[in-house]
Amino acid sequence: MARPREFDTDTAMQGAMRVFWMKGYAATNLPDLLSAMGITRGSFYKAFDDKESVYLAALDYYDDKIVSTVVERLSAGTDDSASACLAPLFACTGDAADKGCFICNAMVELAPFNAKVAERTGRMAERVRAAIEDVLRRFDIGGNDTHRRELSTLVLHLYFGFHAMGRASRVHGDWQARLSRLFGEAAPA
Amino acid sequence: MARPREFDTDTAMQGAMRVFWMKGYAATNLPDLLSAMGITRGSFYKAFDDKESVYLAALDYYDDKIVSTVVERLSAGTDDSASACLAPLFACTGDAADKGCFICNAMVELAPFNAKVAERTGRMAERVRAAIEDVLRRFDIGGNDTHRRELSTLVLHLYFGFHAMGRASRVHGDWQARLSRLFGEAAPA
DNA sequence: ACGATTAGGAACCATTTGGTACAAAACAAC
DNA sequence: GTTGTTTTGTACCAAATGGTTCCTAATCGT
Repeated sequence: MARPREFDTDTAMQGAMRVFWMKGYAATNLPDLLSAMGITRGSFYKAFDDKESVYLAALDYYDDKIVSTVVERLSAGTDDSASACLAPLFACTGDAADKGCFICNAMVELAPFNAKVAERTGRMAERVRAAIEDVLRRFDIGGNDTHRRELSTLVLHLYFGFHAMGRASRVHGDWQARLSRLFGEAAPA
Repeated sequence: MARPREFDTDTAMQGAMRVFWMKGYAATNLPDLLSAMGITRGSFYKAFDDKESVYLAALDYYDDKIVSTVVERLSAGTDDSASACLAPLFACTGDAADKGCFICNAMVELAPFNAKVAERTGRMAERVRAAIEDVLRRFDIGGNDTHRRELSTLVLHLYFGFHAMGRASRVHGDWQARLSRLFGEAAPA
């Protein structure tokens, strides 16, 4: 061992995730990335390979921190309706407020051209879909397993489209009322 | 008058639309764009302003050609169910097969940073939503106007999410069955 | 204390970027 | 055919890009 690293890898990765999440891969140049990570070129290329590998690591970080949190919230939801339990998917607070969904952004920008991105985003999307399916199962929505799976895919698409539009306008309308009717729940007060 | 233009503006714009639609704005460099348009630098900068203005023109071209066609098909649909009438939105043939939806792509990549892109994509999305609403009205789906508007927004988000995911994988599942159940239609044969 | 080892930062590099300048070429008017 | 006008293609440019080098400084093991 010798001189220890001055920056915190986790903090730097969080910055990388944020900037790639907001601006995308191509529009993020190295100075942008470095200042978001709080380090300089030297440290960057000592600790990481290149821009692309950090992007992939940022996707993994998103999976580990954001997707995992959402999935846990979905499976731990104690609300009395499925639409309420799915709220974490449509919450527009914190990072998601202006950045949308990193999975969706990466799918749209890079998945057709980068197999690693396609694989990661596909895997994360499946995690989210499975979590949605679990919520539907808890509330016995969708009838049989086949239909429930289809319905969970529908909600997943809804989730992506919701956040894609959110990047263009901050007007989302009443998503919970829409979901509530979709599930045939009694109208909330 | 003098030397006439050798290239066809409409053909060139179609090429520009295709390449921006597929690769996005930042990932399309000038050589890519020029070869897609079938012209060289000289002609390009004589006939157009710069890369960004051509991107905006490509969005307008998409509005004029693709969105208009879809909207017309939606309003002229003679199928016997709403889900069948909405098929043009979820057709994965031709350009849409691998490129997804240009509105969605532009919203995700540029709308947060470019007001003109945000305005155009917002306007196109509203055209599509209104056309969906019309289909729902024709089949008397959604109950009252308020709910129908919410439901049309839901289908619009579904449409965006569907094509966002389509850029990562070509597996879409049975979208019509999902819509059919969503609308409470009798199960198709 | 000191050598080994590693982080940090600035200068540097080749390539690519979007955009311009300009001369040759192709037409219309006469 | 001459002239005037506009298009086209190529050569060119400055700036920005991602990435490397290299030197200094900091910290560890002994």
